Amino acid sequence: MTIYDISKKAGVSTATVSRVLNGSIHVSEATRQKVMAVIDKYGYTPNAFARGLGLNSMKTIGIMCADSSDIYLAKAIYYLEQKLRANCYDSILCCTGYELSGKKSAMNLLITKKVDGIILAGSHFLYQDDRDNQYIVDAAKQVPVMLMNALMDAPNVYSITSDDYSSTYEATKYLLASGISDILYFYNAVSYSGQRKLAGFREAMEESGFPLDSRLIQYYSGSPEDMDAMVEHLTRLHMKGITFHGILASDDLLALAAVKYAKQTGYSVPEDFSVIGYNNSILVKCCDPELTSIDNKSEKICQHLINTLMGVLCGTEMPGKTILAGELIRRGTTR
Amino acid sequence: MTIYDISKKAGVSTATVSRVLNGSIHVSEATRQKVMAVIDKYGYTPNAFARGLGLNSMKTIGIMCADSSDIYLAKAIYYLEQKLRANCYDSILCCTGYELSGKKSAMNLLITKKVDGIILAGSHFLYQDDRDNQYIVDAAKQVPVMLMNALMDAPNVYSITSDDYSSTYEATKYLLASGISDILYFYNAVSYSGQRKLAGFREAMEESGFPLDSRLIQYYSGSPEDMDAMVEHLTRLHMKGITFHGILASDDLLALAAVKYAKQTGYSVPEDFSVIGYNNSILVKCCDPELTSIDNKSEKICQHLINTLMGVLCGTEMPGKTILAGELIRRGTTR
DNA sequence: TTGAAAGCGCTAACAC
DNA sequence: GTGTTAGCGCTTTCAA
Repeated sequence: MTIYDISKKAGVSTATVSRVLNGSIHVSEATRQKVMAVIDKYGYTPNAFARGLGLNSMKTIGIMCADSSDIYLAKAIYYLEQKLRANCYDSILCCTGYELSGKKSAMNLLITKKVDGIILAGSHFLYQDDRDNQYIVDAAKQVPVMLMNALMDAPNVYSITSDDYSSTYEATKYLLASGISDILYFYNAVSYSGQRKLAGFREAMEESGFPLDSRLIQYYSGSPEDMDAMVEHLTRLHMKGITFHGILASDDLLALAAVKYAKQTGYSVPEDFSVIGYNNSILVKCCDPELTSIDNKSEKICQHLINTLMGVLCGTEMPGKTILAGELIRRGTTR
Repeated sequence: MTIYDISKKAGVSTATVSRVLNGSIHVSEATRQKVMAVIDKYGYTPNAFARGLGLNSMKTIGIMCADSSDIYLAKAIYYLEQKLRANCYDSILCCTGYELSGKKSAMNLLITKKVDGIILAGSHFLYQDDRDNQYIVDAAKQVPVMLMNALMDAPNVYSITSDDYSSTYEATKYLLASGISDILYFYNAVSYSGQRKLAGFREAMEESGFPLDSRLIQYYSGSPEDMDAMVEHLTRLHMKGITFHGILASDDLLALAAVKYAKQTGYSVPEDFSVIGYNNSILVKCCDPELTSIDNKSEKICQHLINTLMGVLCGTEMPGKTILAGELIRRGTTR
């Protein structure tokens, strides 16, 4: 069933059918009715490829993420998809993995598929070395590229991010104010936002006059699903005689591991030991006591991102950088 | 830059360029090199719409899920996407929500977009009333439809599911064998697999000669993210004087709530109270003690599903139903 | 308000 | 092994 069939059955030209299909004003009500009747009768739907060929767009946005099963990214993807659909856009999802090569090839693939824009969900897409970010700059020459939780300066690249620096800064100050000064920073990502978080911690510590002990900045390099390994990482530090009575973690799962460690070691939480997580994910409820965590306003970020993207696609001038404040949500693991 | 430009610059016909592009054998090595040189020089990539128009396929599979941020579905989507990509297929993701209308419109949208197949991830897509499943039957007239964790009889519909019935049956037997007979079944979904799980529980109880107490089959209807409400649901039962010393939950989050309830009520787990979850998700590690859970072999299901789909797309005859066994993973919440 | 017809960029059947 | 050309189904200008 094509537009030709419909036009024949309705006794009009294909142009008229096309006009009806696209809600053009320049069709008499009578013919519109006539055409619609035929369309409904045969359940005709236009061929998206043919339409795409002419319009050079299929109203589709590519979403890239390293791993869609990451609890935080999964939520973000959900929000993005919902809000895109509300704007009559589809999304093609690409899980790229954490390697640069996978990201490059996914990017090429999306451009080949003629998506109208690309969203990079998560800060893993930005590298220290500018040359490694060239793939983003190149892609932006073809379609707008949206960075979620990262910040970059390039034409046609738009960044929307949470203010991770200030969030960890505030959280650290909060721990310090509660009387804990031997705070361990526990992280597992050296991504852009990972660096900002760490910088916020460092600044708060230094500003408060506490000498930074490099042994209290711990990078966990194991699998993000292996909680036992995380706990063991901390236990090993304890064995070595490194002491700390608070942990600021770069995500909630690490924080859960921290709580587990504290309990195993004989501390009671939050009386002798405080823990703060990051993301304010569902995991905060899976902790006993419930986890204090930094809410980075994921949904708000996604909303801004989509609004910006829609603006760009309409040709409106849009801000290249948007930074939103996070919020510390206090629960049972801090006093 | 089109195939015409390339053909002109390379001094060959568009057909030859097309052949090179598609790796046809019928091109001399010399011309292949010549054409490739031009393609590389100008960084040309073929227009996917035009290709799709001719071939009537863009090598894309639609994935529908109610909520991609569901911890279990997120994992499944990740597996599906990876395995599709390995087979040179893209995926369009549609989060439909839990309403039938959302599912129908997503389905129509995917068909309009000419996907080559549709995957329904999760058992929420199947309804009790056959008329409500007509949208699946209709879609299957156009493209193969794959059901993940559901079972349905219809032409061009392929079901791949875990044997939920046997899994809960075995888990119940296991609890009974450990000396607990006042077992509460705690669930939150009346989906197809939800019913199978419940049926397995029922059968095991009846077979063992324990009268089924309907008060020990509890449906939680609140938000899947509101753990407090889940705990409260159980606490209320306890207040009413309904006693139980074991809980079999239809997913891990409910099971976590069950553990929380047990602790709050003064039971020690697993000495006086046992809990078994479902999905063997990352949440099992977030529990103290770690959660015994049924592993429904999500990755295996996804692998089978994609294999079946690829077979169907190649025109191979494929089994309409595949049922895979689950496995009870014993951890700290059972003795 | 409507119709005729020229693209859009690619593939594949057919001819050489 | 290579070229010619007719579609694929839709949109959109230009005429009427």
